[in-house]
Amino acid sequence: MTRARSIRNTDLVDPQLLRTFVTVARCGSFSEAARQLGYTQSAVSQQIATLETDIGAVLLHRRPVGPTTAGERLLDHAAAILLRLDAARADVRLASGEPPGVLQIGLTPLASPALVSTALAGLRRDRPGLEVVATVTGRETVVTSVARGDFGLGLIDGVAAPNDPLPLYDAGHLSAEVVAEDAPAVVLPAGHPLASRKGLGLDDLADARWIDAPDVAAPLADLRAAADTDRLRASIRYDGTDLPTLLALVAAGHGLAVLPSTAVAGMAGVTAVQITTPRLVHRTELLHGLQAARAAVDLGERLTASQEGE
Amino acid sequence: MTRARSIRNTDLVDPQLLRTFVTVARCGSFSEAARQLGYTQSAVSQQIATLETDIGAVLLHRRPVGPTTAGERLLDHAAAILLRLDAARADVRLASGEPPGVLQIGLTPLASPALVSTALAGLRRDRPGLEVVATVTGRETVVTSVARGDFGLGLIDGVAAPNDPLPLYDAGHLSAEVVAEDAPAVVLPAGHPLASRKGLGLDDLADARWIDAPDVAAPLADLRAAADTDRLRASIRYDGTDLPTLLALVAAGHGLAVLPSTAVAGMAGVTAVQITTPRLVHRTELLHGLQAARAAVDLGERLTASQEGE
DNA sequence: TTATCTTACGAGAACCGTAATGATG
DNA sequence: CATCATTACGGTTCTCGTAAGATAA
Repeated sequence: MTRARSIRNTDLVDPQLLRTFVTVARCGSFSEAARQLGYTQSAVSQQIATLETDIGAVLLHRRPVGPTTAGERLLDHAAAILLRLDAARADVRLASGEPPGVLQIGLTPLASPALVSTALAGLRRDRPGLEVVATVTGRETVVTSVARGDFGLGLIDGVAAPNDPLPLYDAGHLSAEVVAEDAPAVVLPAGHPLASRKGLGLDDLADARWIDAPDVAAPLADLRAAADTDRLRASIRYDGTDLPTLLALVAAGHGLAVLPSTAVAGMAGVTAVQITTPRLVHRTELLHGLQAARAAVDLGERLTASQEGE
Repeated sequence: MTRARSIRNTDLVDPQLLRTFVTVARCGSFSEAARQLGYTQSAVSQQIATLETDIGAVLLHRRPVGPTTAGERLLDHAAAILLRLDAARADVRLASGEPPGVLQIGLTPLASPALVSTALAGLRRDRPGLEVVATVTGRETVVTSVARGDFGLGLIDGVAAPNDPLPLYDAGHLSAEVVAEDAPAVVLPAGHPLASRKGLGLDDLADARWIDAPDVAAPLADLRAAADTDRLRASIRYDGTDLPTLLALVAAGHGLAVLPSTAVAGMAGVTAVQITTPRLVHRTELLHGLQAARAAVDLGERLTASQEGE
C-alpha cells in the first residue's frame, strides 16, 4: 500500500495549473500560451483539463478561447495567489540573507519628484553603502512589483476623494502611507474658453474630450470612481510616461487631462485650472511590501519628515 | 528528451508543502503534524526538506521545533495563500453552479442583534426558498470563514477610532461595509466607585484590572490600538461567546470590559459608563467574500436600509 | 533508552512530450 | 485544408511509505 488516504490531491489547487490558466486566458490561445510557458500545446491542454476536473467547472470556452463566468472568478484569485507566492519567496530571502546592498524603488512619473529627490539625497548621505535604483513606470506595474518584492519600495500618485485611499489593484498585503497631497487641476490648451476660470467642476467638463493617460496623469478610471460618474469618456489614450508629450497633446487640442497643479506650473501652451467640485486631492503614497520594511521604514520616515519640513 | 527546460519546478512554491509547513509550525512537532495531515513522519520530514531547499533558507529549527525568522515571514504569506486557494475554489463553485439554497451567515455575539434579526426576517419573507443559517463565533473565525467562502456573509463588531476600519486579520479580498455604530461603554460592577460617573476616559482606567474576552467584548488589542496605548493589561481571559457569563465575571469583580452601551442596558449587577476619551465607536460591519455578493448584496442593502429606518 | 527527526530505497502515480485524432471555420 | 484543441501512449520524474540510521533529552 502506498497511499494512506483515498485521494489527497483534490483539495489544494495547483498554482502551476493556475499560471497556465491565467496565461491561456490572457493569450486567448492554448498554443500561444504553450509557447510563452515553454510547454507543448498538448501539455497546456492537459493542464487545463486537469484544472477543470479538479475544480469541477468549465473555466474556458474554446474557439474562440476565453474565460467563462466561472473562469473570470478564478482569474481574480489566481492573479493574487501567484503574486503572493512570489512575494513569499522574496520576503523569505530578504529575511534570511543579509540585507541587500541595493534598494529598488518604483515611482510613478508624478510622485512628488522634489520630495523624493530630497529624501533620496538624505538617504544617500546617511547610508553611502546602499545603492538606490529608482525606476519610473505606470502605477499598476509599481504596485505589482512592490507586492512581488521586485521593488523594495514604491511611490505612487493618483487622484481620489480626500479620505479614500488610492486603489491598489488589490494586490493584498502591502501597506500604504500618505507622503504628500496637493490639489488636482484640469489641464487645458492655452486658448481654451474655460482657461480663464478660477475653478472648474468636473460636471462642467463632462462632455469634453479627455485624454486617458493612466501612466502619467490621473487615470480616468480614478476620476470616474472619485466623482461617482461615468460620463468622462476618453477620445484618445496615451500609454507613455512622458509628461511633455502629454502636455503637447493637450496643447494641440486632442483632449484634456487632470494633473497635480504643481506639476503644470509654467508649462508652455497649456493652462491649469483647479478642480472645485467634487472635492478631490492628488496624493502621493509610499508603498512597502512586508519585510522590506526593514530598509524601507527608514526612507518612509525620511519622506514624512521632509514633508513636514516643507 | 522529455523536458524542454532545465528545471521548472524551482519557481512556484508548492502549496502542499506550505500547508505541512504551517501545520508543523503550529504543532511544534513533525510527528504530530504528520498525524493531523495523514502523512508519515518521514513524508513530513521530506516535505520540509524539499521546501527548505526550494526556498533556500532554513525555515524551522529542530529540537525544539519552531519557525526561524525566515520561517516566521513565510508563515504570514502561507496562511494567506492557503486561505485564498480555498476561496478561489469556493468562489468558482458559487459562480458555476446554481445559487445555493442556503445562506450561511457568521456573526459575532454583539453584532447589532436587533438589526440583524429585523433584516433576517425581511429576507425570510421575501425569499422563502432561501434557508438562512446563522452561526455565532469569534471575530477571527468569522473573518477567515467568510474569506474561505464557508460563510457567504459575516457580521462582525468591534471598537475602533471613528474613521478607522475594524482590523480584518488581513485575510485580503473581502469587502466591509458599515451597518451600525453606537457608543462603547466600560462595564463596571454595580458598586464600583466610578460607577456613578457620567463618562470615563480610558486613562482613568489604565491601572484597572481588565477581562480580555475577545470573542464577546471589545478585544483589548483593539482598545490598545485605538487608544494608542499599551497600558491596558488583562487580569483574566475569557474565550467564550456568552454575554451573561462575561457580565457575571464583571459583576463578581474579576475585571472590567468594554461593550456597546446598548448591549448592557438593564443588566443586573453591572453598570455601563460611556467612554469619553479617546473618541471611540463600537461598529458593526458587514463582510462579504467576492461572488457571494450575489446573494449577499441583497442582505447588505436590507441592513443599511433598515438602519436608516431606525 | 526513548522519543523524534533524517536518510535510504523502492513502488506507484503524476507529468510532459511525441504522435495521432478530432473539430472548426 | 489549415489551424488548433484533444486523446493515446510511453518514458522520466516525483512522491510517499517502509525501514533503518542518527541524535538529543
